[in-house]
Amino acid sequence: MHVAKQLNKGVISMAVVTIKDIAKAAGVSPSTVSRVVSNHPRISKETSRKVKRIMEEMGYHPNVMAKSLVSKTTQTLAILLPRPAEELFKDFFFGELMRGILAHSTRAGYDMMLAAATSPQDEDDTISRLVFGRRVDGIILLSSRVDDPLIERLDKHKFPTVLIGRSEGQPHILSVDNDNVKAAYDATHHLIIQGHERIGFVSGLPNLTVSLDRMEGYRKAMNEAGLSVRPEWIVEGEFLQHSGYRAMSFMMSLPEKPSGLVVIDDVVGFGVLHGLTELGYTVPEDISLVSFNNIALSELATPPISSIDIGTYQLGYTASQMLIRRIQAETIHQNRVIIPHRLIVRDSSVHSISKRNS
Amino acid sequence: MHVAKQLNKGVISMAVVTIKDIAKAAGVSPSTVSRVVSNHPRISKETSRKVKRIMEEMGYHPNVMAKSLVSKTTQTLAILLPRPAEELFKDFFFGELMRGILAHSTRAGYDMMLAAATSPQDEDDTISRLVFGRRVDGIILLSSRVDDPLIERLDKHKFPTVLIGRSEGQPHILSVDNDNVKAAYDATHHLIIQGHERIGFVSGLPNLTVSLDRMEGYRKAMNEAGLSVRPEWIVEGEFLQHSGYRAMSFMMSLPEKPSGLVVIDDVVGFGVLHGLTELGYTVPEDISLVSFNNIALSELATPPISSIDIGTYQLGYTASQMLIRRIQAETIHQNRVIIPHRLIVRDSSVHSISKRNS
DNA sequence: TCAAGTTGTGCAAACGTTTTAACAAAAGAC
DNA sequence: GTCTTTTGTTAAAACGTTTGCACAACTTGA
Repeated sequence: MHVAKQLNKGVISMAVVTIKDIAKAAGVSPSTVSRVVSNHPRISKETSRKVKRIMEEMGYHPNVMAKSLVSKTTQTLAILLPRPAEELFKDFFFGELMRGILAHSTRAGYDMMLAAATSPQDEDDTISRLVFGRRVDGIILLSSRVDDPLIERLDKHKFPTVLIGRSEGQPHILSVDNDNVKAAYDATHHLIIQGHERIGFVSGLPNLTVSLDRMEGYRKAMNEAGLSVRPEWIVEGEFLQHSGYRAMSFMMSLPEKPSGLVVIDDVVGFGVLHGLTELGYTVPEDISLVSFNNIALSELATPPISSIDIGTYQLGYTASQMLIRRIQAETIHQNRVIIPHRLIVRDSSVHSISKRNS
Repeated sequence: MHVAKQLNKGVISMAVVTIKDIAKAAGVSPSTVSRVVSNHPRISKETSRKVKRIMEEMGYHPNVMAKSLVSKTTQTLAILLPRPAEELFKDFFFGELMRGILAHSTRAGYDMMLAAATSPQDEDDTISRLVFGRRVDGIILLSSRVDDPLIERLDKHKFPTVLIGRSEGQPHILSVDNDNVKAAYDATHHLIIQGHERIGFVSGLPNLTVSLDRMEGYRKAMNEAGLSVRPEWIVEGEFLQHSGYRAMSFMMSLPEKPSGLVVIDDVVGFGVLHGLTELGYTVPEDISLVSFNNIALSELATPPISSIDIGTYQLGYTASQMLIRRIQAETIHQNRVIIPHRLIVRDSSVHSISKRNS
């Protein structure tokens, strides 16, 4: 006969029911209980029923930590926002991305951790804790810093990682992205087709690949059309309304002003719109405008903002898919997945559409 | 002499350095290494230095799961968005709230888990896993459903929980909230002072306490001013632009229309604005508008939307503070903390301000 | 010089699981 | 009726930490 060596009781905090308690109550061994929990095939129907009933009665819940310790898997992912990304919280973009990520990961049975680093030191600590401390099984990296040291580090350790964006250095890392060059090309081309020749670009921070790519697409379209790109028509800033506003204060004080603008993000676009209106310009009559991301409010701007829809939800959903496939060692078809974009034309870039039914 | 019983090597996956490896390499016991890691006072300077050097050399990272298992603490919190809250992702509000929560929790050394339940079953599973599976130390509940069964459940098990919002049933649970009655009162009163007598209310879903509270404040202000509240001037919907738009389609088809509107959320406010504009009304000349939450884009609407700033960031920051205090068993001064609000008056509710410098 | 601290370290149990190897019992195969 | 296979179960080791207890080696204080 088997006698328990320790008694779990007497502790102050609520007595927690463990697998051993169930085993004892059911008159079976802990291994059997464990097998019942994990639906092992070699457990008799009868035992299974009995054990399950007792688990129900006694309110058993498996301890995730103990399980993780032995199984070396946590069923948890992390979204890591590197330092300069905090501003993303301020963007609708982020919420939509999260929706996509969570939709898939929840379905696949993974929990999600959210880590926002505020300093490089912080970033290191976070990585140490989450990755090397074996707290998560994989990471979704929300960064498109040109040469992110994090990417290299994670890649070197073969830690399952998916990048949302693009890395200059590590081309073989898993990533989901848009074809931002083409997207910006399309946006610019759209303005060119409308007859614009003086087109400016309100960009994001220059150390983000998304800024570089969109810039490249803008340049490409301009060059192909034989239009000149004036350095003073290119302004860099953050992904905040203020950047757009400031960009206009500057650009509209130039002797020669652009008549069309490609703007890196809708929120910035709102700022641009605000700046222009305040300076007495009308959109699209004086200045036409196309921006990126197609956040929910773009269509409610005055005038509604033309925007490149980058499939934000899909971006997140796909990132989660790739990561979990990678973790479960399924074959991955492509290292890099490109989510298609499409231009949503609204009043901010089109003269001809009659302005509302006023 | 002490001989290792098992050899960690030979595994396919990268050899992970454990406390035992360090111990062996440093010629001390695992307990000593553990104490070095946790800065135990009774460790000699010399040993500490030596062990630390070796940890550095061998690339040691403590296994969080093992640590949690014995310490019964995970240094992790979870934000739980109950089912109908997914739409919150679509609101700037959520990002700002997250910023506040993360700012504090990161500083306090806690990781954050994000769980969005999509079905009631899902909700149960999530709770089981995170709470009863001892995966997190505390929960921030983002719900103001009138009688949330979750709250009761968590409360019954004495699990550290902070509610952002208010619960009808459990008045003694920890919570952070605004004085939404007063906030709505202020918003309504502001319109009344402007001379409005026919004031409508575009509300949120009626099972959310935030909707109820703001409704109450609206009613109170109306009653106090001796103004009548017409049932058809009250419309309920979700926290989405569409709701605002639809509300206007309906309200503006009434024989007697309101001249002022209190709107539950800025995003809805955008929809309201859009609807009104499309129907040929001007704001604030025909209809005045005040809404809630003061998201970043409110001031960039046309016209800029008057809004009640509810201190969203503070709301999150405070929630994290209270929760961590609760977990660490520090004394909690108040069960319920009210974050002050303030009305930001913009053009959408004020005739007299000259419209821009056009 | 001796009793009484103090300091630094090690042993071993514990945390709550999973899983390998072993084996008894039952079922098939002939 | 024996031999082989299948089925259901268990014991025990392992996962990587923390921590109470024990104890040896120093300090102190008289």
